[in-house]
Amino acid sequence: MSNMKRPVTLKDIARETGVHVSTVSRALDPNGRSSLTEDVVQRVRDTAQRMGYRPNRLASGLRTSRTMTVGIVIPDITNTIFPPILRGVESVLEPLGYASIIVNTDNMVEREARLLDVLRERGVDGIVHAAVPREDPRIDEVVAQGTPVVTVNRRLDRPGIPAIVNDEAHGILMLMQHLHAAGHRRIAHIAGPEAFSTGQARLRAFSQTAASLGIEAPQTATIHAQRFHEREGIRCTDELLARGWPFTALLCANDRLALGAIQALQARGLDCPADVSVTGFNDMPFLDLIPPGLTTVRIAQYDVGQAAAQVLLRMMTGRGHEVAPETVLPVELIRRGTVAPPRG
Amino acid sequence: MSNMKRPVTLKDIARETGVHVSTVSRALDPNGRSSLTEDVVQRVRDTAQRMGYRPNRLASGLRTSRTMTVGIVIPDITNTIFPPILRGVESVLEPLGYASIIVNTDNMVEREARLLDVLRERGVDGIVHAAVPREDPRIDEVVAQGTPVVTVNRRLDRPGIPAIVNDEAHGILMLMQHLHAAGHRRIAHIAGPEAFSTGQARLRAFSQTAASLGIEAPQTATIHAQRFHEREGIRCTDELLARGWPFTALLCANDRLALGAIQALQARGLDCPADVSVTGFNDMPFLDLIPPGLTTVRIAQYDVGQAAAQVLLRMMTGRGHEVAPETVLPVELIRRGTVAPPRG
DNA sequence: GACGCTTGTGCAACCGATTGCGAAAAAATA
DNA sequence: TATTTTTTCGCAATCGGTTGCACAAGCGTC
Repeated sequence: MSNMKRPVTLKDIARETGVHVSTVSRALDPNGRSSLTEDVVQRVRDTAQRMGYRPNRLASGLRTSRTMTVGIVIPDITNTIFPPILRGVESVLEPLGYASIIVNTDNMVEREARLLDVLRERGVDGIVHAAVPREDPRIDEVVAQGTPVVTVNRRLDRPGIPAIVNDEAHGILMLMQHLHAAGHRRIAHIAGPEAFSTGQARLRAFSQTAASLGIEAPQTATIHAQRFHEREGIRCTDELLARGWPFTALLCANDRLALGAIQALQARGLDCPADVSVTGFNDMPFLDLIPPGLTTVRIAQYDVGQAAAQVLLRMMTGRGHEVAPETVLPVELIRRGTVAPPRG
Repeated sequence: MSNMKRPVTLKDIARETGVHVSTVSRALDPNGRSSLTEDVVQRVRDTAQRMGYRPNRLASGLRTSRTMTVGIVIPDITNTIFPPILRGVESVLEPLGYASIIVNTDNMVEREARLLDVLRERGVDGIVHAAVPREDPRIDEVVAQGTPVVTVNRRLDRPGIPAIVNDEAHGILMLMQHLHAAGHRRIAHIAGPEAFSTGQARLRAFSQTAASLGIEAPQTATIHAQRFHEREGIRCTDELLARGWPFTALLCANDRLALGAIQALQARGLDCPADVSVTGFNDMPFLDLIPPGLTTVRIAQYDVGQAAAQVLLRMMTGRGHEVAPETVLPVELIRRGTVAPPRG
């Protein structure tokens, strides 16, 4: 406890090898950008290795303003769709020496603002933002500071920030076609929060697809959830049932709303799928084990993370001009047990 | 893109208020440890506020070697028991200004070693280690460096590093009593990896409890999983069945092994719980939704994280003498559908 | 009014690594 | 061998805060 081994610095290596600290710095530069005698380089590298040298990222970051850390902003890590995204991001960034600081906004704007400051203080080289609302003035400040930002899953309304998103429209289209093919003509929709692009995009896709399929979708057929949460799924389902519009299928903006919806139906003695078919979105982990098996749309969580990291990497290394303003990843329809032909 | 707004520094505030940069630093020190005119302090704080000053953690960390960041080492963030632990840690550390760097070891020793270096380079003030193997020489190096470490869920064999663990023995005891009360006398055990304290502790508790209940538990009744994973649960169950020892219940070292076990049983046409009762450990999220409902032991994931953070906090602020060498958190038996009386 | 003491602020070194610049040494050329 | 050119490496400033020390002003006291 008392005698802690001080970490070895460039100065230590310089003293050991008898060269100047700046020479050591250059010899250890992996980019080998300077002209040093091969002999000196070897000697320095050897002793660095032998002494167990590890660069002080704080110091180098302070000098170069490149900290080799990225910030990852997510709504809530306990939401199971985010861990795979994180692993996707790390799979490309970690091998390159980046570490990541992860923060949870809980979808609260004040928290998001504060956490962005936290990341700024740490001098992150870039930010992967998986919790961005459609309007977010704070993002501009961050970008104006010179910190690249890429949004994941969600996107801003206005252009300017690269986004990696899923093909919401196609996912909803496939779900609706699937329901339509099963015979459903009166489909209700629990839409996600209006503040997020996912909620909005899926709602719009719902309306458009309904129109193109020639299905009636009156005002009372859709209701907005305040959050992507089971409890909201329950509340919205209760509300929909109370409205009295006789729907035979319920398209939910995501899996958690759908799980809540099924629960609410059961509580009323309605069976899914016998009485009402239900669909979700995301295909979160373990969903396949929960009966009767939610029919949903699978998003490529890991791939989304990877794509985001690759885009961010380009932006961080000055190749920002190469990045597409929007990357749309394909989705897949997963048919399980919650969709069946309507009664009668 | 071209004209980025440079972040405001102490120097800027100094220029603005007409005092020296060191005075600004002191005025902004929340501990108010210096004797400054109230007037100056106010003026400095006001302009700092007005200019949107945010301290550069790299710079202050470099000087003081306190970075206000902690490292969190976990096996795999996609394992659903870890996110709640993380939130628990953050719930106490984040309000105090700490940020956390999370790394995944995938239970690989080389990765763990490398990732500990990553954290060291970043100068983390402390480490919450939720992926520690029973023997880990690397930990000593970290501690010798002056970085406090607390282990979570798992612990080292030798003492010296504070650990926050669950009451494995009591959990296993409750499960065994529950099975015994249901009439089971031949109970098999899929033990966790020997390299981790959880696997070992649960196995030992299994043996001891079996003895105290007067239940036979021959060698062939237990098998070791290589990893805490569904696939291993399947493999081990197949192996146990192949051995021919006629068990009526299967105590699994954790939920994932149990999930695999149930799957393996079903594949053989055996019903759980009619033919074989199965139990897990951890009570991971969403487990309650998966039929027939795994009977398991709930660990206080969030609380474990909080406790770890509180202990680490004491160690980081020089009150390390106040911390208990081991904190054992209570567990709870969760009875669901996978336990029933044996056939006949 | 001179002396000592307290109080408030500035000065400058420092943390560890990076990098432009210049000087010394080595190599090339005359 | 003298001179020019190139290569190799050291010097010192810098990034943004922090902090021990010194100095100056303010105050009280005899």
